[in-house]
Amino acid sequence: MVKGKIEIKRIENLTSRQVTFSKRRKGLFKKAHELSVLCDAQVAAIVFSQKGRLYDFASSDMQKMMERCEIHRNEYFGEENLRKQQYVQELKNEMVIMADKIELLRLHSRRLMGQDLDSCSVEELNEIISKIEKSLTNVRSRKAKLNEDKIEKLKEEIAKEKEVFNEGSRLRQMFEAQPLWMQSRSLKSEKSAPSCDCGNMNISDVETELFIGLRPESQM
Amino acid sequence: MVKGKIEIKRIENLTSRQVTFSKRRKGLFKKAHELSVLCDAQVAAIVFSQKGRLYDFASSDMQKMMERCEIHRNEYFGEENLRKQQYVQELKNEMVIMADKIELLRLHSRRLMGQDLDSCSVEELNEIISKIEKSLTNVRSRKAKLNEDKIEKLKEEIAKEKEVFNEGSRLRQMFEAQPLWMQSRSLKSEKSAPSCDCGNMNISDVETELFIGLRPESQM
DNA sequence: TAGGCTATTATTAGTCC
DNA sequence: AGGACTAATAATAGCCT
Repeated sequence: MVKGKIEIKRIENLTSRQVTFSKRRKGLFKKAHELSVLCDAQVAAIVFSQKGRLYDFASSDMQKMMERCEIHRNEYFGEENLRKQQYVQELKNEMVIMADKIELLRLHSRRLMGQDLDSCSVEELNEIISKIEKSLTNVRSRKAKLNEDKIEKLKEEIAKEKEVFNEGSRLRQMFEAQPLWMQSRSLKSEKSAPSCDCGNMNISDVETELFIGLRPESQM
Repeated sequence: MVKGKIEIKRIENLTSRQVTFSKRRKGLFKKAHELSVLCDAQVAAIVFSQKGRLYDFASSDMQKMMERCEIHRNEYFGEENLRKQQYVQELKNEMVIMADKIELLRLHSRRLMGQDLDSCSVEELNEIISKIEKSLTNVRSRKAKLNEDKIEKLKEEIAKEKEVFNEGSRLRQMFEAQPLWMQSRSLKSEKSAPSCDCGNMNISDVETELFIGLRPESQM
């Protein structure tokens, strides 16, 4: 190879490569600097050596710009994080409040159930007793109301049954009031009906059973 | 100025500056490329023109590295965000569960207080009644216990008072049993004590009042 | 590893098209 | 605006210390 002329491909000789790296890197940064000054431009050059070492150049404006970029990015993510953390904190605060509420309600329930009374004074016990008594009154009156409603319904049912029964009686009486020929004619049209053997039986002798009562599962 | 030689300072002529910018930029990128190939290094060059237009060069490795960097950063922030969002979701889920618990406890309390019974069947009412009655028994027995304790204390106090009283009587009896001269001598040692005018009064005539009772606010 | 020297090549300012 | 030409300078490969 003639002195001074080289092919642009990887230099295999380590020493040569290192020397060239150093020289050309310096040249590159010089060129970058010249460009930035001559043309009033912002120039940056970044070089990683094979070993991973970083060399860089930046015209002053570029440096400032990059710094601003970095700061901006940090601020952005910082703000974002802060906002999220505050939100999480708010959620946690709400949870603490809810947990307190649960504890309070639990205690209240337990006291109403006659538990955990050790810390109560006689006055507090009296208060609880009056609450419970009032509650008992309420529940009992509600139950009474339900039962009364049920009774009311049953009474209505009974009334209906009675009406049906009375209707039946009326029809029978009308039937008995018919002339005999009409009775026999209509009786003969039915075949082997047992009632035909006792056509003149008194209607009041017929036993009619009507069960009226509460359903087994709903005792008063 | 001699042809070919220039001073490194801002080129004032706009056209010259633009031409030089174009030429030298190309040269810079060529040098960057050569460096990256010859020395197996990663090289990047970034140039902003005065107008703000971006020109850049990156050796293939550098480009890949930068892309990987970008991807990595996105992944990182993506994962971070996902993790945080999941955490927030968990908090929200817990809050829903807590809210349900609060609602349930509230309903329970209200039922124990004899409210909101409209939706209860007679069976449920019976259950509530039995709970409340049991509770009432508990609270009353607790109250009774407290009152019994109080009575016990009072009894002890009475016993103590009696003891003090008896001690007093015993001393008086001993005093009365003394010869007169001893009495007068000891009486004279006291100045204007009213008791000296009734030294021979019967001890049983002294009225001793002891109030024993519950404090007004704690009636059974 | 770094710097100097030098022959040689590479870059480029100024110019023209 | 960009390419070509050219004289001149700048960069640098290889060698030396």
